Amino acid sequence: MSRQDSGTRRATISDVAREAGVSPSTASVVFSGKTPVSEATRRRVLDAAAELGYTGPDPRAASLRRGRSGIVGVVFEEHLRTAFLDPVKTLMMDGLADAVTPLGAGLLLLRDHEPTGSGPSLTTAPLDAAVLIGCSGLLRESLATVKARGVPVVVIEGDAGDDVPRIGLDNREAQRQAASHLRALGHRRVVVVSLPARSDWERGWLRDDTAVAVDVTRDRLAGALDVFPDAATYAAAGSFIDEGLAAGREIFADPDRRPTAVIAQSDLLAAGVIRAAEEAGLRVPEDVSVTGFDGIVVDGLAPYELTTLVQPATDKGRAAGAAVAAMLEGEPAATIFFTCTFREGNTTGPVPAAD
Amino acid sequence: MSRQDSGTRRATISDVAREAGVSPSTASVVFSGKTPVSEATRRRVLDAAAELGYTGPDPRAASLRRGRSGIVGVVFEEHLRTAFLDPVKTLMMDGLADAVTPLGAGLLLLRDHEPTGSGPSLTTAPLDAAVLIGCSGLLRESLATVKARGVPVVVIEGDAGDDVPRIGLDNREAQRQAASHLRALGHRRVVVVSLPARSDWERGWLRDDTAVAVDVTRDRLAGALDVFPDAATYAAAGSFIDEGLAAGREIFADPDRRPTAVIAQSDLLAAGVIRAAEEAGLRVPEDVSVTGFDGIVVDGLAPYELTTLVQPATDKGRAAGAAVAAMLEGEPAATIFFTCTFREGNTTGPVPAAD
DNA sequence: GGTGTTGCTCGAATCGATTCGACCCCGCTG
DNA sequence: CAGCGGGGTCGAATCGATTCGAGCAACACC
Repeated sequence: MSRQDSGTRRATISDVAREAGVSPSTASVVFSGKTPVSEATRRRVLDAAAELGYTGPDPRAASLRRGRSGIVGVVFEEHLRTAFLDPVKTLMMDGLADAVTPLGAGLLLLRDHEPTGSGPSLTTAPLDAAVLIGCSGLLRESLATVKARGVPVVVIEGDAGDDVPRIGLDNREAQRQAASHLRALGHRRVVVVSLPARSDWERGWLRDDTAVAVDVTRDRLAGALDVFPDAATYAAAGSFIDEGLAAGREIFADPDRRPTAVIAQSDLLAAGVIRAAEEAGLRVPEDVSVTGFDGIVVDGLAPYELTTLVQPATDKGRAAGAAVAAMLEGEPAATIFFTCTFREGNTTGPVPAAD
Repeated sequence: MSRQDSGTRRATISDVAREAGVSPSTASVVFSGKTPVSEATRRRVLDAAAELGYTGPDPRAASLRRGRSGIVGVVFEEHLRTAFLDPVKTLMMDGLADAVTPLGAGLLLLRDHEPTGSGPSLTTAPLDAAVLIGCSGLLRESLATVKARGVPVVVIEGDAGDDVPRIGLDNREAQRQAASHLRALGHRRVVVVSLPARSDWERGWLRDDTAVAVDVTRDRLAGALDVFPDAATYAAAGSFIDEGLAAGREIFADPDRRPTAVIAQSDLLAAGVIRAAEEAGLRVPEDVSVTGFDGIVVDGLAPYELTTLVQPATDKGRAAGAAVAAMLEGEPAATIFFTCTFREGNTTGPVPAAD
């Protein structure tokens, strides 16, 4: 039987080889299966391994030699907790995991900007490839790091230059579609509730459109402004119902300046805005229309059904995984843009007559 | 400036050392800072590194030598997608990430049982430690693997033997508390809707209590049976609202055999059961009482407020991280049990008089 | 019997960095 | 002036496995 030998050094493949009376190379081959081995030798090695309590090659050593660690880093620009809370990210992760597993790779969760300074960073983690999610300025910094290290990288939702494959969305187009829908319904006084404008953003009115450093925010905003050039924008501090609520309260505070429609850049924000509208005694969509973005299921929003843009989140993750796979094979990975589908719910309606 | 040299082999620390005219050891020390280095040398090395486009030591090589990879594996017993969907797991992950980051470690997502067979497993990933979440039979298998490899391991919600530190919950106690609450309200005909009994479980009535291989399920069930020894159990196939719904439909199908109370082993299941009750034309809690477990926020459940047991999910994660930290330091990590808090909502009430 | 395959097995180099003891030079002290 | 201490550098061993070409035995075929 195997002995624990907890005091002693772990057995190495050389130990096993010696015990089995073969060379280390042969022993290695028994485990990797890269070369045919006679059944007898195989047995001897396996038995020796069992005897010594050897459980297979040390991944660290193996990855050094092979130059592959089987680890794909997923870089978030925010705290992991908030990433998990975002249904879109969750779906993307899922798609990504799907696509990456067959490669024999695992997903390592990484933060863009480690607060402690001691965390595992892009520089210290043994990555085969990296997937950057989001688009803050910090991300651009990470990108430089990763590229310098020569690690293949894919960016989801963010512009990283032409040499980096990118998984994107037709944000501007899609948002314009929703805005046009509102315009067709007669709306003219519209406010946009946007995602954060910068990574360190505190919620508030956006004075200067050019201050938007986050790609998604900028693109969606551009789409809205294409249709409503004069729309004011209130930028939230994150994609949460609570943030939408806070934004909505501010927006609906002054009865004289109330918009007849609100374009929210995410479904969660939209849900919060709707809640704020209810608080303010406004009916949706009779008094105010609200559009979202993402097409996720927002629990607790019933009986409302958001008018929103449905994005293929899981597919985005899967595509990123495929891109990683390609790059790992040495093939170039293409940039892919997905398109959103406009879905009309019951949160938008004709502009109120009283307007 | 740095040159890309994309065709050439990546520069190594030896290259840098040569370029700087120092020994590899000195160059290494410049990057690790383990030993004082004169400012002049430091400059020369850094300049040489910049010149060669060297971005720091290769993590693979470093981890081989140091014996540390800075990676903590988190092993789920299910598909990642379902793990992310479970609010309790999400919270745990969050706590875990919190506790593990200061160690300079990252979280590697791993599945217990890779379907493709080629995925990264406990055997092939360079782990410093592992956290096993859940408690299926498969998990026990993984546990053996990990222990054989000599990787420190912590188990959350599952029994792994005395030599493995464990983060647990007073499941039985807590569930008994909820059951007692129902009993005090006069309920006698009670059905339990349980979490899966085994990892490959299909939903259905549980004929044999001893068939339960999952620790959490077993413990909570025991707590319920302590109070209602004759209660029937319908085991779901996962902790989802839909599963609760399916279970509820089955349970409420036959008017003659309807229970007056349902003990669900998770809040999500409870939410589904409530929905099923509504479908069946039953009012909660007037016609049927329902209890949950977890104390999470179930969106869309309003106006119901579950009578449930609130568990400190984030703390569990954090505790697991702390245990990992301790073991990495070579100190023994203690098993910790957290306790749930009973919270009475509006989904339980006196047994209906008609009974 | 000679020669060409086929099928395993072995040696030795290599992956890239870290570490530890030895060593050297310089300044300070007695 | 000799001895001592210490900051800074260097050499060489080591971490554990993989890989590839060479070597070798057995077998088959002519």
